[in-house]
Amino acid sequence: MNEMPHILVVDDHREIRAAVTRYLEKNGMRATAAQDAAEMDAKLATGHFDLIVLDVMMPGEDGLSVCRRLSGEGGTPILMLTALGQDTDRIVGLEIGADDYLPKPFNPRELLARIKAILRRAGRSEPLAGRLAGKKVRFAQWVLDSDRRVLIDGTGQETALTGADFKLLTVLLERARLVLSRDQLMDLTAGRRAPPLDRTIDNQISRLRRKIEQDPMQPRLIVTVRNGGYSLAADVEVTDG
Amino acid sequence: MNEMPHILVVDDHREIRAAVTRYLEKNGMRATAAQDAAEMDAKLATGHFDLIVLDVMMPGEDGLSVCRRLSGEGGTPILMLTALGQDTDRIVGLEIGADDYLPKPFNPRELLARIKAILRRAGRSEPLAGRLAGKKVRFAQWVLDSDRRVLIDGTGQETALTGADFKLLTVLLERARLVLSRDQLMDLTAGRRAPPLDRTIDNQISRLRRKIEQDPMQPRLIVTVRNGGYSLAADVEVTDG
DNA sequence: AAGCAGTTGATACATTCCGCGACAAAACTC
DNA sequence: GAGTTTTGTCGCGGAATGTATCAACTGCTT
Repeated sequence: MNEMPHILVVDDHREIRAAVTRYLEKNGMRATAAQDAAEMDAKLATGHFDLIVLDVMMPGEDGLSVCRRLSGEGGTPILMLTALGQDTDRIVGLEIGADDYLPKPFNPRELLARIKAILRRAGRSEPLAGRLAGKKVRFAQWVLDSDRRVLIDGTGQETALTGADFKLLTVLLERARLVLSRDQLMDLTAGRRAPPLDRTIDNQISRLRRKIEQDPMQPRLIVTVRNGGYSLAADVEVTDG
Repeated sequence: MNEMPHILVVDDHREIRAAVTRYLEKNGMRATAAQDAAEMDAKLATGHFDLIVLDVMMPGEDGLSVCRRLSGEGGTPILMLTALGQDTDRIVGLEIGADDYLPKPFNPRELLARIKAILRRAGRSEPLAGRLAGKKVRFAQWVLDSDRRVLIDGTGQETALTGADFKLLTVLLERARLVLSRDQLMDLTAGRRAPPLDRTIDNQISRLRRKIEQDPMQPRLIVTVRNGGYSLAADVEVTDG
């Protein structure tokens, strides 16, 4: 993780908000606070967050409702804060789509550990403006200049990428060696769900291969996993501009 | 996930093992039990698991140690079971690489919810070649380039492998000289259970032999163990790209 | 507006892969 | 050596994948 993760803390108690944000910031993270669901929505609309720390008990729309709403969108991971002993709440929370919960009162060190655990597992929540923005990415014989959206080979020769090429390649690079299904790729590149029998991703892969593979007939960088999807088979190294 | 997730339950108490596996199986999962670290290793070597439920307190190698060891390989997610009130243990566990913990005694329904949460988070994104990813593997007269999924012999001649060839060979190489049953191979290569009388693995072995054996009529590399399965009979040496 | 170039998604077709069933061959039992 | 079980492998066909081609769309230029 080259960037500081950005955490949104939603709680109606001023002291808790302040304490938590301060603690997170002391420990290498960005933290932003919101005092209720409405303020949370406003912050979410205008920025990117890697995780939401969400109090269950709040005036207005409560935590469970928020959780249900957000997890439907499949977006940001959620860590719920529950009142002590509310066994039901926390189980329901997990079933609804929270990624974890922590009973209040909690140990700040434990909160931090849990946040890190979720971020480590989630690994994936950044829209590509994040990790690779403005960076050069070296993989196989190529260097991707993600500012200019251009590929450069060893001899300095440049290959132009279209928007879709670039997005797909970026998604693959950020998840090198993982097998990504067509659905996941569709979701990550276009933000939409693929109808059954859709061949859009195959097409896009084919086009990308034509540009980056030495021999597109025998792809070595983007390998096909039958019944699985595609996978980028190379080590990637991210360097600053 | 078109398949039931497979959970490995590691605990030294017979009743807990039995209760947990039974509960998981009632709720749409496959579950396998191990009573200590050694048995766990054996199961891990011969089967595929989506998650490990791991007791901290065990005779022999303890949970924390196991956790540290496994999470280094970046492999299977871990849910740790801790004794009540062992605040330190659980925090350390999370920091070491467990994905979650649950204090004993626990509510089975909560265990299930947590397992589901982890599986959902982890998704099905798996590395294609496990710990051989990006490595070159030398065995007998061959070198397997696991990035390109190609076999190279002493003269530089290349032999292409299909997805199934490659997966099967990788599984065998990672467990050289172990005898693997057809069921285990099916599980490890395809992640599914073989119906009785299924000959899929035999076919796959046959196809692979045609590619890697000097004389496919008298196989030396992949030997048949009657009533047992198959075994790779060669020393393997893994080197970096 | 109209024309144009470039990009993207859809459709159609060719190709490859691999699961399955069938039968042959081999190994083992008695 | 006959019968039984286990393994080897052939060929088929459904399904998954690769990609050529075309249509729709976008953004520019004139």
